[in-house]
Amino acid sequence: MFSKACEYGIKASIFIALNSYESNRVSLKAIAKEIDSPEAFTAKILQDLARHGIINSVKGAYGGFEIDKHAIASIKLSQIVNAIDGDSIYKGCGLGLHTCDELHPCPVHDKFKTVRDELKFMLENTNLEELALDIKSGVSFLKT
Amino acid sequence: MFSKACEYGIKASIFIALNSYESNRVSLKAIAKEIDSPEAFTAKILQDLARHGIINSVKGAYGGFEIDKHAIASIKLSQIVNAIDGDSIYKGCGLGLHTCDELHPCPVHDKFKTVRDELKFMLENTNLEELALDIKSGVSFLKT
DNA sequence: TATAAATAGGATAAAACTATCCGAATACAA
DNA sequence: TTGTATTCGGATAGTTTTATCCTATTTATA
Ligand code: FES
Ligand code: FES
Repeated sequence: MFSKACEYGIKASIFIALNSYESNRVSLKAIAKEIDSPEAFTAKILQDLARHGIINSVKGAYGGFEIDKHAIASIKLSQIVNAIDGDSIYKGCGLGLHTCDELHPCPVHDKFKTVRDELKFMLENTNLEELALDIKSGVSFLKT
Repeated sequence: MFSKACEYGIKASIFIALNSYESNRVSLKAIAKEIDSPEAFTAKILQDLARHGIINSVKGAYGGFEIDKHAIASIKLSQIVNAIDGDSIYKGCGLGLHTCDELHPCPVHDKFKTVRDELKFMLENTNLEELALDIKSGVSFLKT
């Protein structure tokens, strides 16, 4: 469904958010360990998220990644997915037609659109805060 | 969402079904042209579908691909997706955890599962016949 | 200022997916 | 029986995604 890069990006964002509540900046190494991802690859994804303004990166000693505490609740899953995988999952045709067009629909258009719209709604209405809180309370997990 | 191979597989199956109602066997060349796909790659996918018993292939002159007329209505989209892409889209964790487990859920489990289950339901309750009929009546299209 | 701890970013490699090529096998028809 | 149309299947090539490596740059602290 999502690319590996996107999966790592979502998990990393949650972990960073969690720590940002405590004003703890987290290092690449700590992130990769916590979400069980390859370090260098994760670095690229974090750079991407930083360029998109979703997370902040701080270079140098005592540097790392963080998210503005007050922004966490307003960051939607859709922003992360969009930054990494683009918008084809929302807008693209399920059967690969050049565009998804109501006036020139593919055979699964009506049925597929329903699912796709629900996914879109879910991503646009889920924020980092609620996901981070579930990790904190031990209700959900980032690895294994 | 689906792989290119899967998209081609679905479109090819619909086109074969459509022709099988008229007892017309269709060649690889005709299929690739109709669904706008690369011929040799499409051949591999058709072989795969044939091995899974979803379509029948007939070698030699006047050969080609066909589907038993009476089976068309009972072939579900899920069978095609499963044959080509496997079942990870139904069963896999949205964030790539080793398994999707209610007892050890990832942060998006509850929300993702709803969408995934709806996709599953859609694929399991859509058959080749209805899709072929929409093409026949000009309501939907296989390319462009 | 020197050192150490970090991220940034370019180059490269490995793996997966998509696509192509070509000879072998098969089956129909003249 | 021979020729032709067709799928089958192995080998190969191209592209994208995933992953790694190494050097440059930045920043806090001693
Ligand atoms: S045209 Fe295919 S999903 Fe809309
Ligand atoms: S554990 Fe991730 S979707 Fe169920």
